[in-house]
Amino acid sequence: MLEFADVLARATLFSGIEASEIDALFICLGAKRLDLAKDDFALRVGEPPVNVGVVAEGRFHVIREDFEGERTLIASLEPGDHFAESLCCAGVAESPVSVVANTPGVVWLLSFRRILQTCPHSCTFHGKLLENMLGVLASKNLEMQARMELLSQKSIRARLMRYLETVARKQGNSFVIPFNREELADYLCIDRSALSRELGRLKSEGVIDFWKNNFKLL
Amino acid sequence: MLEFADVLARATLFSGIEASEIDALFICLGAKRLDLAKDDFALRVGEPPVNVGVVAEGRFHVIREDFEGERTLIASLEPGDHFAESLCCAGVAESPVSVVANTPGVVWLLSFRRILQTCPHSCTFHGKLLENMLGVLASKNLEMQARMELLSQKSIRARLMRYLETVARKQGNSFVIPFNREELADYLCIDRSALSRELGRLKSEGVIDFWKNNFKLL
DNA sequence: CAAATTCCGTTGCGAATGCAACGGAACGAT
DNA sequence: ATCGTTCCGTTGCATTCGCAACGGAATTTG
Repeated sequence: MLEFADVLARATLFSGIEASEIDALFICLGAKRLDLAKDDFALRVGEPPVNVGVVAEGRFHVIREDFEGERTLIASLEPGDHFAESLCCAGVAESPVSVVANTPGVVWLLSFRRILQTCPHSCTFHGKLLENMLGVLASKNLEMQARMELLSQKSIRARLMRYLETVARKQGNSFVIPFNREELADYLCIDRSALSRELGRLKSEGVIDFWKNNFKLL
Repeated sequence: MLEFADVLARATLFSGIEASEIDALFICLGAKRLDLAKDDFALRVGEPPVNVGVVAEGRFHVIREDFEGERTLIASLEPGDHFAESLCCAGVAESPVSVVANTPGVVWLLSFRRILQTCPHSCTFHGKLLENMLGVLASKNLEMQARMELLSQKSIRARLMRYLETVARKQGNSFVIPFNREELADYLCIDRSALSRELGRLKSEGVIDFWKNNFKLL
């Protein structure tokens, strides 16, 4: 069995596929293994994205080289995460981002062409992989949609309430949020102290109550 | 040939498929036609999204019913546009949005199950449809990614410059934007007058120049 | 136990921003 | 020509917000 099969089988891209089947799938797809040292590139700006990447080991950063060469961190990838799938599927000619190893690591590259092609051996995983790919893209889509509705609010209060209501809708009126204050401020794209201020106001107005990460809508 | 085949063939979901082939594709997928009057629903909140919808005629609104029943317009759909594809692909159980006819119109519903299934007649369109679906989701993905990077900027100036640089990167340092002032302000989620103010500042500082919708980075 | 670190609320202040209102220019319809 | 409409710049004002700094409580480290 493949060295990282158990890790990879837990990737959402391979959900419904057994660790023991990953091997055959990778052969079918002609997957290539990439062993990288820290600061090596798994994908460079400007390259045509022809492969979907899957992280097997290590931590990788998706970065954008800004106008004056400044680097912006867009995402941090862990084993089981993937990259470049949107770029491949959208048929982008030149990658607008780089993927660079933050630690030594291993990634597998799956040829997007071969993912699309009906498998000559008509292996069952292949259809599942396509289905998963759709699922991955669509889920990210919905997540970003929700976040955008957040960020399109102009006031801190509106952003905050929208966020809290979203969580409340899933977990009920008493819930625990997965962020500390600083992370929440980052997520809402606002200043931490301004967040604290608004939280205090909302509590004093009796709109919400909270203690640490436990919140309640009133 | 199908009544709206020419319109549908121009939909991105069917790119690479001829108008004359849409007929066969729809039969293969068991597509259902829906003739709707104004204010009729093509999809209701809470329903399980099992179909991908394609607008053939009329104008439709994607709306979210807010906490107190307030309606938020999320998108406006024209012939060739589609809806619910993200929900289907992500396997969402209950639709968080409704799609309602703003004028009398016609939509076609394509069973997501049958889109996924390998076609028993192994028709060539089927694979192309899947590929297009991936493309549609991925493109929307990248678009939202870009917009999110915009909205995560805190100052108006930063948002504006980021937007202008993005357009400039595609069209060169002199370019025409597809928005008037009010639309641009909406896109950037800022106040129109504040946008004008900042535009004026940037011009007086010699950073940019503009006349109506023609802009230039200096 | 002491010291260091993290997390979070608080506050003062200046700058940025939203809001409302106005006026002018361009355009179109009657 | 006149009126109405749309688009856009301008401005005054109140408010919000980001920023920097501080301190306390809790937790971790040595």
